[in-house]
Amino acid sequence: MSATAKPKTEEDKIVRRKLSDQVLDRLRAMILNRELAPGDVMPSERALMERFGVGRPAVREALQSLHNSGLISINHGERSRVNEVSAATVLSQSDPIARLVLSAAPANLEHLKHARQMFELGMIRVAAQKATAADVAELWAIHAEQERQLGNATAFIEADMRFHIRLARMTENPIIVSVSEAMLGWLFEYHVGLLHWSGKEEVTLAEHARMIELVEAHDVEGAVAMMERHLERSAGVFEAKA
Amino acid sequence: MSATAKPKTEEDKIVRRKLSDQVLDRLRAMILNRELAPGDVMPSERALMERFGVGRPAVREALQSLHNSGLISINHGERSRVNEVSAATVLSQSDPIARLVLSAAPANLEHLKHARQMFELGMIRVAAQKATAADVAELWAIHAEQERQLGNATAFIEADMRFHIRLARMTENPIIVSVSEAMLGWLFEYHVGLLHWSGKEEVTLAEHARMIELVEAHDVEGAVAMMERHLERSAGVFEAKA
DNA sequence: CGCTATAACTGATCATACCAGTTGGCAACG
DNA sequence: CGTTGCCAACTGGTATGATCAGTTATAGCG
Repeated sequence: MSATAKPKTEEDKIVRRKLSDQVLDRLRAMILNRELAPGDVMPSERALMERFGVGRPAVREALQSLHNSGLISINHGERSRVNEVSAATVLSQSDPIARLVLSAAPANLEHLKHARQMFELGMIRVAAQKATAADVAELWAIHAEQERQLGNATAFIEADMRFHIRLARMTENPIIVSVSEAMLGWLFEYHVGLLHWSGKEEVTLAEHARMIELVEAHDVEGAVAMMERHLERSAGVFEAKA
Repeated sequence: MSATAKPKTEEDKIVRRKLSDQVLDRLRAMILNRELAPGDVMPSERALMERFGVGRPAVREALQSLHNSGLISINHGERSRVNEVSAATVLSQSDPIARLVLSAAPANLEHLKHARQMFELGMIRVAAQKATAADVAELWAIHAEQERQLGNATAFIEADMRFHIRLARMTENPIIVSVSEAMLGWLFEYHVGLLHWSGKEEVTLAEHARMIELVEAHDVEGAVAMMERHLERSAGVFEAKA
């Protein structure tokens, strides 16, 4: 075997980067440097093509990549606009692939439930510490709304999700809020059968009510324990679709 | 005003989906249905173009989108291959945007540190419950390795990361492992200054050692408390780059 | 002065050609 | 006969140019 190709040591390999990737880097740098401010428009494809001295496909691929990274919005006819990015952007971008992963490997659904359990436990701890009167009032409002939806299964679950998201918001941490929303959204997919939920709505409501009381009293350990029981009990609710 | 354009009600809007998006959906469905199994090759661009009756750009954009979603690998000259996806795929895909978000808004770094703190607290709880002799042995090995790197700051921190990732692995939950790896990787970016770490290495090592002992004894509450102190103390280590 | 139709943008798609890698087979050479 | 090296036929990457389809702004008409 001669030493021509496939050098084990990855040293001398010439960069060989795709043109569109270089364009992408330049554009990303421009966005990061605020040269292209969020909310304003980008140069047209034809302008960029001339500016960088590359063909239109290269520019186009780079813009398309930025688009499905969520960094810019592209609308037919208008100029593209730069978006402002946040934690929510990152998660919403990975949403379709996440769904695919969950669909492909049912075991991952169990892992996600487990991870969410851990996450929610940490969350309620912070929430119980930081709870304000306004927080508690809104929690009660959501609770009342959920009670009203006792007949409508979908609306009931949606109110349930709002309850947990409102708890997340009490951490005053947008990353935690976004992660919470994303996880609930993914789990909701496997939720629609509702087979395992029916009949336990009153228990859920009672547990939520108790949790609000504990949070209001800043009883951190009590709230954590309550949440742990709540999640443990409702673990069976999320099941793989038939 | 005639009823021609801009119907406030979003009902009659014709789908007007981009061609490449439809191609993308078809391909994604084919992957999900295992019609295209992970590990094997995809039809060539020209074949797909003829199969779907669209131009090459449409096919190309779809493939490109799948590529930077991490679902397929594209190499110049060879046929594209389908990847197997996992939780790690999802996170590695959102990595560059996550870095950009962190760079753009320093406040998010604080939020990430906070979220990680919560996450790690939940993790150590599960780890302390599930700890096996082999787990503990490996933790000690990593600890020894970290001790050897006392002079080399970068290697020291890398060993530190390995320690925490090994703890994550004890949950036997790949999602948790991947999230842990991703978070540490992001924080590591703001770590390289090392200004605030120097001089505290021994404390870190002592805390790690104590944590291993607690985990080995399955002292859940003790391990959680130890981790809380550990993270609280080292919170200042991650600072915005100068 | 206000409305409307058109011109001039924009991105979306296509067709075609050519460049640049990889692969595999075939032929010439040892 | 085996090996080597070259070349043809794939593959994806890029460029060009044209055309379609939306949006926007402007100029002209009522």
